[in-house]
Amino acid sequence: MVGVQEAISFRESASALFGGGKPLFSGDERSEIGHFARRINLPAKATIFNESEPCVAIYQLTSGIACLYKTLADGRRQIVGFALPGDFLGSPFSDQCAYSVDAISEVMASLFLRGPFLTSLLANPSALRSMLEAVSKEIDAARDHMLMLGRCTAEEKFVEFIITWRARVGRRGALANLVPLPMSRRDVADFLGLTIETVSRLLAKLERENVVRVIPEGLQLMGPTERPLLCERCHN
Amino acid sequence: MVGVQEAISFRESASALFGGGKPLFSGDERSEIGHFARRINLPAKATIFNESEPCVAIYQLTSGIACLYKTLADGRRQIVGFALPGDFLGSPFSDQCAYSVDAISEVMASLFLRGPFLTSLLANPSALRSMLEAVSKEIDAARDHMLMLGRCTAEEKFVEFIITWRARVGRRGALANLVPLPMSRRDVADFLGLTIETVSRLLAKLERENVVRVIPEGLQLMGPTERPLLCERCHN
DNA sequence: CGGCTACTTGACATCTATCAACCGGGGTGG
DNA sequence: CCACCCCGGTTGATAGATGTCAAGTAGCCG
Repeated sequence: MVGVQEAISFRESASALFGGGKPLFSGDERSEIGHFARRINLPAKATIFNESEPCVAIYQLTSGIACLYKTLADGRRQIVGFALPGDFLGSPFSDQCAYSVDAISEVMASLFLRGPFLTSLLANPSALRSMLEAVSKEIDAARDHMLMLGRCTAEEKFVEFIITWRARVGRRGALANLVPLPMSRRDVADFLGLTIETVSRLLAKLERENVVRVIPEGLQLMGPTERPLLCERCHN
Repeated sequence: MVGVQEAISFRESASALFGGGKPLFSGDERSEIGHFARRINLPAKATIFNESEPCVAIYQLTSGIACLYKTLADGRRQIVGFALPGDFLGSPFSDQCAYSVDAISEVMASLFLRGPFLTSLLANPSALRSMLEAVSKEIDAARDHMLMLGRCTAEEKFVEFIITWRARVGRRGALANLVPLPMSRRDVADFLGLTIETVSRLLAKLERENVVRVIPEGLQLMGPTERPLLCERCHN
Protein backbone atom coordinates (compact mmCIF):
# COMPACT_ATOMS: atom_id res chain seq x y z
CA MET A 1 0.00 0.00 0.00
CA VAL A 2 1.32 3.37 -0.95
CA GLY A 3 1.15 6.09 1.66
CA VAL A 4 -0.50 9.33 0.77
CA GLN A 5 2.63 11.37 1.19
CA GLU A 6 4.52 9.06 -1.09
CA ALA A 7 1.77 8.96 -3.68
CA ILE A 8 1.67 12.72 -3.76
CA SER A 9 5.38 13.26 -4.08
CA PHE A 10 5.59 10.66 -6.84
CA ARG A 11 3.16 12.37 -9.10
CA GLU A 12 4.55 14.04 -12.18
CA SER A 13 4.47 17.80 -11.72
CA ALA A 14 0.90 18.64 -12.62
CA SER A 15 1.12 22.09 -11.13
CA ALA A 16 -1.69 24.37 -12.09
CA LEU A 17 0.65 27.28 -11.76
CA PHE A 18 3.30 26.10 -14.14
CA GLY A 19 2.69 26.93 -17.74
CA GLY A 20 2.43 23.37 -18.98
CA GLY A 21 5.39 22.26 -16.94
CA LYS A 22 7.70 25.06 -17.97
CA PRO A 23 9.36 26.72 -15.02
CA LEU A 24 8.35 30.31 -14.44
CA PHE A 25 11.90 31.54 -14.39
CA SER A 26 14.64 29.76 -16.25
CA GLY A 27 18.43 29.80 -16.21
CA ASP A 28 19.84 33.16 -15.24
CA GLU A 29 16.54 34.48 -14.06
CA ARG A 30 16.09 31.56 -11.74
CA SER A 31 19.47 32.07 -10.16
CA GLU A 32 18.83 35.78 -9.99
CA ILE A 33 15.57 35.25 -8.24
CA GLY A 34 17.27 32.55 -6.23
CA HIS A 35 19.32 35.25 -4.56
CA PHE A 36 16.40 36.26 -2.48
CA ALA A 37 14.65 32.91 -2.21
CA ARG A 38 14.61 31.18 1.14
CA ARG A 39 13.60 27.62 1.82
CA ILE A 40 11.06 27.07 4.53
CA ASN A 41 9.67 23.98 6.15
CA LEU A 42 6.37 23.85 7.96
CA PRO A 43 4.65 21.11 9.94
CA ALA A 44 1.18 19.86 9.07
CA LYS A 45 -1.60 22.20 10.12
CA ALA A 46 0.68 25.23 10.25
CA THR A 47 -0.73 28.45 8.85
CA ILE A 48 1.48 29.78 6.08
CA PHE A 49 -0.26 33.15 5.95
CA ASN A 50 -3.56 34.66 6.86
CA GLU A 51 -6.24 36.51 4.95
CA SER A 52 -5.98 40.29 5.27
CA GLU A 53 -2.54 40.32 6.81
CA PRO A 54 0.05 42.30 4.84
CA CYS A 55 1.31 40.28 1.91
CA VAL A 56 5.09 40.36 2.17
CA ALA A 57 6.03 37.16 0.43
CA ILE A 58 5.20 34.80 -2.39
CA TYR A 59 5.68 31.10 -1.78
CA GLN A 60 6.17 28.26 -4.17
CA LEU A 61 5.35 24.83 -2.78
CA THR A 62 8.08 22.28 -3.31
CA SER A 63 6.52 19.43 -1.37
CA GLY A 64 3.37 18.69 0.58
CA ILE A 65 -0.16 19.95 0.25
CA ALA A 66 -1.82 23.14 1.41
CA CYS A 67 -5.30 24.57 1.29
CA LEU A 68 -6.37 28.10 0.38
CA TYR A 69 -9.44 29.36 2.15
CA LYS A 70 -11.53 32.35 3.10
CA THR A 71 -13.60 32.73 6.25
CA LEU A 72 -16.56 34.73 7.46
CA ALA A 73 -16.52 36.59 10.75
CA ASP A 74 -18.39 33.82 12.54
CA GLY A 75 -15.93 31.14 11.48
CA ARG A 76 -17.65 29.66 8.46
CA ARG A 77 -14.91 28.65 6.08
CA GLN A 78 -14.76 28.05 2.36
CA ILE A 79 -11.73 26.32 0.91
CA VAL A 80 -11.15 27.88 -2.50
CA GLY A 81 -8.45 25.50 -3.63
CA PHE A 82 -5.75 23.03 -2.77
CA ALA A 83 -2.11 23.73 -3.60
CA LEU A 84 0.28 21.04 -4.79
CA PRO A 85 4.03 21.22 -5.39
CA GLY A 86 4.82 23.83 -8.00
CA ASP A 87 1.89 26.06 -7.12
CA PHE A 88 2.44 29.65 -6.08
CA LEU A 89 0.84 31.13 -2.99
CA GLY A 90 0.35 34.83 -2.44
CA SER A 91 -0.87 37.93 -4.23
CA PRO A 92 2.01 39.57 -6.12
CA PHE A 93 0.03 42.72 -6.92
CA SER A 94 -1.70 43.25 -3.62
CA ASP A 95 -0.40 44.61 -0.34
CA GLN A 96 -2.83 42.41 1.47
CA CYS A 97 -3.41 38.68 1.35
CA ALA A 98 -6.66 37.80 -0.33
CA TYR A 99 -6.95 34.42 1.36
CA SER A 100 -5.41 32.23 4.04
CA VAL A 101 -3.24 29.19 3.49
CA ASP A 102 -2.77 26.24 5.83
CA ALA A 103 -0.40 23.34 5.39
CA ILE A 104 -2.33 20.07 5.24
CA SER A 105 0.67 17.78 5.28
CA GLU A 106 4.18 18.80 6.18
CA VAL A 107 5.18 21.39 3.61
CA MET A 108 8.37 22.68 2.03
CA ALA A 109 8.35 25.87 0.03
CA SER A 110 10.51 28.55 -1.47
CA LEU A 111 9.86 31.99 -0.10
CA PHE A 112 10.34 35.13 -2.20
CA LEU A 113 9.93 38.62 -0.86
CA ARG A 114 7.05 40.16 -2.73
CA GLY A 115 8.87 43.27 -3.93
CA PRO A 116 11.82 41.55 -5.57
CA PHE A 117 9.56 38.79 -6.88
CA LEU A 118 7.34 41.33 -8.56
CA THR A 119 10.32 43.19 -9.98
CA SER A 120 11.74 40.04 -11.50
CA LEU A 121 8.37 39.04 -12.81
CA LEU A 122 7.82 42.35 -14.55
CA ALA A 123 11.31 42.29 -16.00
CA ASN A 124 10.75 38.92 -17.64
CA PRO A 125 8.07 38.82 -20.31
CA SER A 126 8.25 35.05 -20.55
CA ALA A 127 7.69 34.71 -16.83
CA LEU A 128 4.83 37.19 -17.10
CA ARG A 129 3.33 35.13 -19.84
CA SER A 130 3.62 31.90 -17.87
CA MET A 131 2.09 33.54 -14.87
CA LEU A 132 -0.79 34.94 -16.90
CA GLU A 133 -1.42 31.60 -18.45
CA ALA A 134 -1.34 29.95 -15.04
CA VAL A 135 -3.71 32.46 -13.47
CA SER A 136 -6.03 32.06 -16.44
CA LYS A 137 -6.19 28.34 -15.74
CA GLU A 138 -6.86 29.08 -12.10
CA ILE A 139 -9.80 31.24 -12.99
CA ASP A 140 -11.25 28.54 -15.19
CA ALA A 141 -11.00 26.14 -12.28
CA ALA A 142 -12.56 28.74 -9.99
CA ARG A 143 -15.51 29.11 -12.34
CA ASP A 144 -15.99 25.37 -12.58
CA HIS A 145 -16.06 25.31 -8.82
CA MET A 146 -18.63 28.10 -8.72
CA LEU A 147 -20.89 26.06 -10.96
CA MET A 148 -20.50 23.14 -8.60
CA LEU A 149 -21.06 25.15 -5.43
CA GLY A 150 -24.07 26.96 -6.79
CA ARG A 151 -25.85 24.32 -8.81
CA CYS A 152 -24.88 20.77 -7.85
CA THR A 153 -26.36 18.50 -5.20
CA ALA A 154 -24.26 17.22 -2.34
CA GLU A 155 -23.64 13.93 -4.07
CA GLU A 156 -22.77 15.57 -7.37
CA LYS A 157 -20.33 17.85 -5.59
CA PHE A 158 -18.63 14.99 -3.85
CA VAL A 159 -18.36 12.77 -6.93
CA GLU A 160 -17.14 15.67 -9.01
CA PHE A 161 -14.52 16.38 -6.36
CA ILE A 162 -13.22 12.81 -6.33
CA ILE A 163 -12.95 12.76 -10.10
CA THR A 164 -11.19 16.09 -10.33
CA TRP A 165 -8.90 15.35 -7.44
CA ARG A 166 -7.92 11.99 -8.85
CA ALA A 167 -7.12 13.61 -12.17
CA ARG A 168 -4.92 16.08 -10.39
CA VAL A 169 -2.97 13.81 -8.10
CA GLY A 170 -3.58 10.41 -9.60
CA ARG A 171 -1.09 8.19 -11.33
CA ARG A 172 -1.93 6.04 -14.26
CA GLY A 173 -1.99 2.28 -14.48
CA ALA A 174 -2.50 -0.06 -11.61
CA LEU A 175 -3.03 2.55 -8.96
CA ALA A 176 -5.35 4.85 -10.85
CA ASN A 177 -8.28 3.75 -8.74
CA LEU A 178 -6.53 4.52 -5.48
CA VAL A 179 -7.32 8.12 -4.66
CA PRO A 180 -5.34 9.52 -1.73
CA LEU A 181 -7.28 11.92 0.48
CA PRO A 182 -4.67 13.58 2.65
CA MET A 183 -7.08 16.28 3.80
CA SER A 184 -9.58 15.87 6.62
CA ARG A 185 -13.32 15.43 6.20
CA ARG A 186 -13.67 18.99 7.38
CA ASP A 187 -11.45 20.17 4.56
CA VAL A 188 -13.47 18.24 2.01
CA ALA A 189 -16.69 19.63 3.46
CA ASP A 190 -15.37 23.18 3.48
CA PHE A 191 -14.25 22.77 -0.11
CA LEU A 192 -17.66 21.53 -1.26
CA GLY A 193 -19.78 23.88 0.82
CA LEU A 194 -21.16 21.00 2.91
CA THR A 195 -20.92 19.78 6.49
CA ILE A 196 -18.67 16.97 7.67
CA GLU A 197 -21.73 14.91 8.54
CA THR A 198 -23.03 15.15 5.00
CA VAL A 199 -19.66 14.16 3.59
CA SER A 200 -19.50 11.24 5.95
CA ARG A 201 -22.97 10.09 4.96
CA LEU A 202 -22.16 10.40 1.28
CA LEU A 203 -19.10 8.23 1.76
CA ALA A 204 -21.18 5.65 3.57
CA LYS A 205 -23.77 5.74 0.81
CA LEU A 206 -21.25 5.32 -1.99
CA GLU A 207 -19.62 2.49 -0.05
CA ARG A 208 -22.98 0.79 0.43
CA GLU A 209 -23.52 1.07 -3.32
CA ASN A 210 -20.11 -0.48 -3.95
CA VAL A 211 -18.85 2.55 -5.78
CA VAL A 212 -15.90 3.22 -3.49
CA ARG A 213 -14.20 1.62 -0.52
CA VAL A 214 -12.96 3.84 2.26
CA ILE A 215 -9.41 3.06 3.25
CA PRO A 216 -7.27 4.90 5.80
CA GLU A 217 -5.25 6.75 3.17
CA GLY A 218 -8.18 7.73 0.99
CA LEU A 219 -10.53 5.94 -1.35
CA GLN A 220 -10.42 2.89 -3.50
CA LEU A 221 -12.63 3.21 -6.55
CA MET A 222 -14.44 -0.02 -7.23
CA GLY A 223 -15.48 -1.45 -10.56
CA PRO A 224 -14.75 -0.10 -14.03
CA THR A 225 -13.17 3.02 -12.69
CA GLU A 226 -14.62 5.55 -15.09
CA ARG A 227 -18.26 4.72 -15.35
CA PRO A 228 -19.92 4.55 -11.95
CA LEU A 229 -18.32 7.65 -10.52
CA LEU A 230 -19.01 9.90 -13.43
CA CYS A 231 -21.80 12.26 -12.69
CA GLU A 232 -23.41 12.42 -16.11
CA ARG A 233 -25.09 15.72 -15.43
CA CYS A 234 -21.84 17.51 -14.92
CA HIS A 235 -19.59 18.37 -17.84
CA ASN A 236 -21.71 18.58 -20.90
CA MET B 1 -35.68 59.07 -12.74
CA VAL B 2 -32.58 57.83 -14.43
CA GLY B 3 -32.92 54.88 -16.74
CA VAL B 4 -30.72 51.93 -16.16
CA GLN B 5 -28.96 52.21 -19.46
CA GLU B 6 -28.12 55.80 -18.75
CA ALA B 7 -26.96 55.11 -15.23
CA ILE B 8 -24.68 52.40 -16.47
CA SER B 9 -23.10 54.34 -19.25
CA PHE B 10 -22.51 57.32 -16.98
CA ARG B 11 -20.46 55.41 -14.47
CA GLU B 12 -16.75 56.14 -14.42
CA SER B 13 -14.91 53.23 -15.99
CA ALA B 14 -14.68 50.79 -13.11
CA SER B 15 -13.71 47.91 -15.34
CA ALA B 16 -12.38 44.95 -13.48
CA LEU B 17 -10.25 44.14 -16.46
CA PHE B 18 -8.46 47.44 -16.70
CA GLY B 19 -5.41 47.77 -14.56
CA GLY B 20 -6.69 50.59 -12.41
CA GLY B 21 -8.12 52.44 -15.36
CA LYS B 22 -5.08 52.28 -17.55
CA PRO B 23 -5.88 51.05 -21.04
CA LEU B 24 -4.41 47.68 -21.91
CA PHE B 25 -2.82 48.94 -25.06
CA SER B 26 -1.80 52.54 -25.49
CA GLY B 27 -0.82 54.78 -28.38
CA ASP B 28 0.82 52.89 -31.19
CA GLU B 29 -0.12 49.52 -29.80
CA ARG B 30 -3.74 50.48 -29.67
CA SER B 31 -3.77 51.61 -33.27
CA GLU B 32 -1.81 48.53 -34.24
CA ILE B 33 -4.31 46.29 -32.56
CA GLY B 34 -7.00 48.49 -33.95
CA HIS B 35 -6.11 47.23 -37.40
CA PHE B 36 -7.80 43.97 -36.72
CA ALA B 37 -10.48 45.19 -34.36
CA ARG B 38 -14.05 45.21 -35.52
CA ARG B 39 -16.98 46.87 -33.86
CA ILE B 40 -20.00 44.75 -33.23
CA ASN B 41 -23.45 45.54 -31.96
CA LEU B 42 -25.75 43.01 -30.40
CA PRO B 43 -29.32 43.23 -29.19
CA ALA B 44 -30.32 42.33 -25.65
CA LYS B 45 -30.45 38.60 -24.98
CA ALA B 46 -28.13 37.77 -27.85
CA THR B 47 -25.51 35.12 -27.19
CA ILE B 48 -22.03 36.49 -27.82
CA PHE B 49 -20.36 33.11 -27.66
CA ASN B 50 -21.01 29.71 -26.19
CA GLU B 51 -19.14 27.47 -23.80
CA SER B 52 -17.06 24.82 -25.53
CA GLU B 53 -17.31 26.33 -28.97
CA PRO B 54 -13.96 27.17 -30.56
CA CYS B 55 -12.62 30.42 -29.19
CA VAL B 56 -11.78 32.54 -32.22
CA ALA B 57 -12.15 36.03 -30.83
CA ILE B 58 -11.65 38.22 -27.81
CA TYR B 59 -14.22 40.93 -27.17
CA GLN B 60 -14.00 44.11 -25.20
CA LEU B 61 -17.31 45.55 -24.11
CA THR B 62 -17.73 49.21 -24.95
CA SER B 63 -21.32 49.60 -23.80
CA GLY B 64 -24.04 47.54 -22.25
CA ILE B 65 -23.96 44.64 -19.84
CA ALA B 66 -23.36 40.95 -20.38
CA CYS B 67 -23.31 37.87 -18.21
CA LEU B 68 -20.79 35.05 -18.16
CA TYR B 69 -22.17 31.65 -17.27
CA LYS B 70 -21.65 27.92 -17.31
CA THR B 71 -24.33 25.29 -17.59
CA LEU B 72 -24.83 21.65 -16.74
CA ALA B 73 -26.17 19.16 -19.25
CA ASP B 74 -29.68 19.36 -17.81
CA GLY B 75 -29.84 23.13 -18.12
CA ARG B 76 -28.91 24.24 -14.63
CA ARG B 77 -27.00 27.46 -15.03
CA GLN B 78 -24.51 29.33 -12.89
CA ILE B 79 -23.65 32.90 -13.77
CA VAL B 80 -19.99 33.36 -12.91
CA GLY B 81 -19.85 37.08 -13.48
CA PHE B 82 -21.29 40.18 -15.09
CA ALA B 83 -19.29 42.14 -17.62
CA LEU B 84 -19.37 45.93 -17.82
CA PRO B 85 -17.85 48.28 -20.39
CA GLY B 86 -14.11 47.82 -20.49
CA ASP B 87 -14.19 44.15 -19.57
CA PHE B 88 -12.67 41.56 -21.86
CA LEU B 89 -14.54 38.44 -22.87
CA GLY B 90 -12.87 35.29 -24.12
CA SER B 91 -9.97 33.01 -23.34
CA PRO B 92 -6.80 34.25 -25.06
CA PHE B 93 -4.81 31.10 -24.26
CA SER B 94 -7.44 28.51 -24.95
CA ASP B 95 -8.76 27.12 -28.22
CA GLN B 96 -12.09 26.58 -26.61
CA CYS B 97 -14.39 28.93 -24.75
CA ALA B 98 -14.51 28.21 -21.05
CA TYR B 99 -17.90 29.82 -20.55
CA SER B 100 -20.83 31.35 -22.40
CA VAL B 101 -21.67 35.02 -22.63
CA ASP B 102 -25.08 36.57 -23.21
CA ALA B 103 -25.87 40.22 -23.70
CA ILE B 104 -28.22 41.45 -20.99
CA SER B 105 -28.85 44.88 -22.44
CA GLU B 106 -27.99 45.94 -25.96
CA VAL B 107 -24.25 45.62 -26.24
CA MET B 108 -21.45 47.17 -28.24
CA ALA B 109 -18.03 45.61 -28.29
CA SER B 110 -14.72 45.54 -30.08
CA LEU B 111 -13.86 42.20 -31.56
CA PHE B 112 -10.26 41.03 -31.91
CA LEU B 113 -9.29 37.80 -33.58
CA ARG B 114 -7.70 35.66 -30.94
CA GLY B 115 -4.43 34.96 -32.76
CA PRO B 116 -3.46 38.56 -33.48
CA PHE B 117 -4.73 39.63 -30.06
CA LEU B 118 -2.50 37.10 -28.36
CA THR B 119 0.46 38.07 -30.50
CA SER B 120 0.08 41.73 -29.63
CA LEU B 121 -0.40 40.89 -25.99
CA LEU B 122 2.75 38.81 -25.82
CA ALA B 123 4.72 41.49 -27.63
CA ASN B 124 3.78 44.15 -25.11
CA PRO B 125 5.07 43.58 -21.59
CA SER B 126 3.02 46.44 -20.22
CA ALA B 127 -0.14 45.01 -21.71
CA LEU B 128 0.82 41.63 -20.31
CA ARG B 129 1.24 43.18 -16.93
CA SER B 130 -2.11 44.94 -17.07
CA MET B 131 -3.78 41.77 -18.15
CA LEU B 132 -2.15 39.76 -15.37
CA GLU B 133 -3.17 42.33 -12.83
CA ALA B 134 -6.72 42.31 -14.17
CA VAL B 135 -6.99 38.54 -14.16
CA SER B 136 -5.62 38.50 -10.62
CA LYS B 137 -8.43 40.78 -9.56
CA GLU B 138 -10.89 38.54 -11.33
CA ILE B 139 -9.69 35.56 -9.39
CA ASP B 140 -10.04 37.40 -6.11
CA ALA B 141 -13.61 38.20 -7.03
CA ALA B 142 -14.18 34.59 -8.04
CA ARG B 143 -12.95 33.39 -4.66
CA ASP B 144 -15.15 35.86 -2.83
CA HIS B 145 -18.04 34.52 -4.81
CA MET B 146 -17.11 30.93 -3.94
CA LEU B 147 -17.24 31.85 -0.26
CA MET B 148 -20.66 33.32 -0.81
CA LEU B 149 -22.00 30.40 -2.83
CA GLY B 150 -20.66 27.80 -0.45
CA ARG B 151 -21.21 29.36 2.93
CA CYS B 152 -23.82 32.11 2.94
CA THR B 153 -27.56 31.89 3.43
CA ALA B 154 -29.92 33.05 0.72
CA GLU B 155 -30.42 36.41 2.40
CA GLU B 156 -26.71 36.92 2.96
CA LYS B 157 -26.05 36.11 -0.68
CA PHE B 158 -28.63 38.57 -1.87
CA VAL B 159 -27.56 41.41 0.40
CA GLU B 160 -23.93 40.81 -0.44
CA PHE B 161 -24.83 40.94 -4.12
CA ILE B 162 -26.65 44.24 -3.83
CA ILE B 163 -23.75 45.80 -1.95
CA THR B 164 -21.12 44.55 -4.37
CA TRP B 165 -23.16 45.42 -7.41
CA ARG B 166 -23.85 48.91 -6.15
CA ALA B 167 -20.15 49.42 -5.53
CA ARG B 168 -19.45 48.35 -9.07
CA VAL B 169 -22.03 50.34 -10.99
CA GLY B 170 -23.10 52.94 -8.48
CA ARG B 171 -22.43 56.58 -8.61
CA ARG B 172 -21.73 58.63 -5.57
CA GLY B 173 -23.82 61.40 -4.08
CA ALA B 174 -27.52 61.77 -4.47
CA LEU B 175 -28.08 58.64 -6.45
CA ALA B 176 -25.89 56.28 -4.46
CA ASN B 177 -28.92 54.58 -3.01
CA LEU B 178 -30.46 53.91 -6.39
CA VAL B 179 -29.17 50.56 -7.53
CA PRO B 180 -30.02 49.69 -11.12
CA LEU B 181 -30.78 46.03 -11.72
CA PRO B 182 -30.75 45.62 -15.48
CA MET B 183 -30.65 41.84 -15.26
CA SER B 184 -33.68 39.62 -14.76
CA ARG B 185 -34.61 37.83 -11.56
CA ARG B 186 -33.45 34.67 -13.20
CA ASP B 187 -30.03 36.15 -13.77
CA VAL B 188 -29.78 37.23 -10.15
CA ALA B 189 -30.90 33.78 -9.01
CA ASP B 190 -28.43 32.03 -11.29
CA PHE B 191 -25.67 34.28 -10.03
CA LEU B 192 -26.44 33.53 -6.39
CA GLY B 193 -27.17 29.84 -6.76
CA LEU B 194 -30.84 30.33 -5.82
CA THR B 195 -34.22 30.08 -7.53
CA ILE B 196 -36.19 33.01 -8.86
CA GLU B 197 -38.88 32.35 -6.28
CA THR B 198 -36.41 32.67 -3.45
CA VAL B 199 -35.02 35.90 -4.88
CA SER B 200 -38.52 37.27 -5.23
CA ARG B 201 -39.37 36.35 -1.66
CA LEU B 202 -36.19 37.93 -0.37
CA LEU B 203 -37.03 41.16 -2.17
CA ALA B 204 -40.50 41.10 -0.66
CA LYS B 205 -39.06 40.48 2.78
CA LEU B 206 -36.51 43.29 2.55
CA GLU B 207 -39.22 45.59 1.29
CA ARG B 208 -41.50 44.61 4.17
CA GLU B 209 -38.64 45.43 6.53
CA ASN B 210 -38.20 48.81 4.85
CA VAL B 211 -34.66 48.07 3.80
CA VAL B 212 -35.24 48.52 0.09
CA ARG B 213 -37.97 49.63 -2.24
CA VAL B 214 -38.44 47.78 -5.49
CA ILE B 215 -38.72 50.12 -8.45
CA PRO B 216 -39.01 49.18 -12.11
CA GLU B 217 -35.37 49.99 -12.87
CA GLY B 218 -33.91 48.33 -9.82
CA LEU B 219 -33.81 49.02 -6.11
CA GLN B 220 -33.98 52.05 -3.93
CA LEU B 221 -32.05 51.57 -0.72
CA MET B 222 -33.95 53.06 2.19
CA GLY B 223 -32.56 54.68 5.31
CA PRO B 224 -28.93 55.36 6.14
CA THR B 225 -27.66 53.56 3.12
CA GLU B 226 -24.74 51.74 4.66
CA ARG B 227 -26.06 50.25 7.83
CA PRO B 228 -29.12 48.15 7.26
CA LEU B 229 -27.94 46.38 4.16
CA LEU B 230 -24.56 45.43 5.48
CA CYS B 231 -24.44 41.79 6.34
CA GLU B 232 -22.19 41.94 9.37
CA ARG B 233 -21.18 38.33 9.07
CA CYS B 234 -19.65 38.78 5.67
CA HIS B 235 -16.34 40.60 5.28
CA ASN B 236 -14.44 40.24 8.49
C1' DC C 1 -4.99 3.16 30.60
C1' DG C 2 -7.15 7.57 29.57
C1' DG C 3 -8.17 11.21 26.90
C1' DC C 4 -8.13 13.47 22.57
C1' DT C 5 -9.29 13.94 17.87
C1' DA C 6 -11.34 12.55 13.72
C1' DC C 7 -14.99 10.39 12.14
C1' DT C 8 -19.61 8.05 11.99
C1' DT C 9 -24.43 7.51 12.79
C1' DG C 10 -29.08 8.78 14.21
C1' DA C 11 -33.08 11.89 15.20
C1' DC C 12 -34.86 16.00 14.16
C1' DA C 13 -35.28 20.89 12.38
C1' DT C 14 -35.13 24.14 8.88
C1' DC C 15 -34.10 26.33 4.76
C1' DT C 16 -34.85 26.56 0.20
C1' DA C 17 -36.58 24.11 -3.93
C1' DT C 18 -40.57 22.62 -6.22
C1' DC C 19 -45.08 22.90 -7.96
C1' DA C 20 -48.91 25.60 -8.91
C1' DA C 21 -51.78 29.53 -9.16
C1' DC C 22 -52.05 34.18 -10.00
C1' DC C 23 -50.92 39.07 -11.49
C1' DG C 24 -49.70 42.87 -14.62
C1' DG C 25 -47.75 44.94 -18.65
C1' DG C 26 -46.78 45.00 -23.43
C1' DG C 27 -47.13 43.43 -27.83
C1' DT C 28 -49.88 41.37 -31.45
C1' DG C 29 -53.47 40.24 -34.20
C1' DG C 30 -58.19 40.17 -35.18
C1' DC D 1 -59.42 49.55 -30.51
C1' DC D 2 -59.94 45.72 -27.81
C1' DA D 3 -58.95 40.98 -26.47
C1' DC D 4 -55.76 37.77 -25.93
C1' DC D 5 -51.58 35.85 -24.93
C1' DC D 6 -47.03 35.64 -23.46
C1' DC D 7 -43.48 36.68 -20.37
C1' DG D 8 -41.54 38.07 -16.20
C1' DG D 9 -42.55 38.36 -11.74
C1' DT D 10 -45.02 37.33 -7.22
C1' DT D 11 -47.16 34.52 -3.76
C1' DG D 12 -48.70 30.29 -1.43
C1' DA D 13 -48.54 25.31 -0.04
C1' DT D 14 -45.74 21.54 0.36
C1' DA D 15 -41.71 18.46 0.14
C1' DG D 16 -37.15 17.20 0.40
C1' DA D 17 -32.32 17.90 0.96
C1' DT D 18 -29.06 19.13 3.99
C1' DG D 19 -27.86 21.32 8.38
C1' DT D 20 -27.95 20.86 13.42
C1' DC D 21 -27.56 18.60 17.65
C1' DA D 22 -26.26 14.71 20.14
C1' DA D 23 -24.42 10.31 21.07
C1' DG D 24 -21.27 6.84 20.07
C1' DT D 25 -16.88 4.58 17.94
C1' DA D 26 -12.11 3.97 16.59
C1' DG D 27 -7.48 5.07 16.32
C1' DC D 28 -3.56 7.46 18.33
C1' DC D 29 -0.55 9.45 21.54
C1' DG D 30 0.91 10.51 25.95
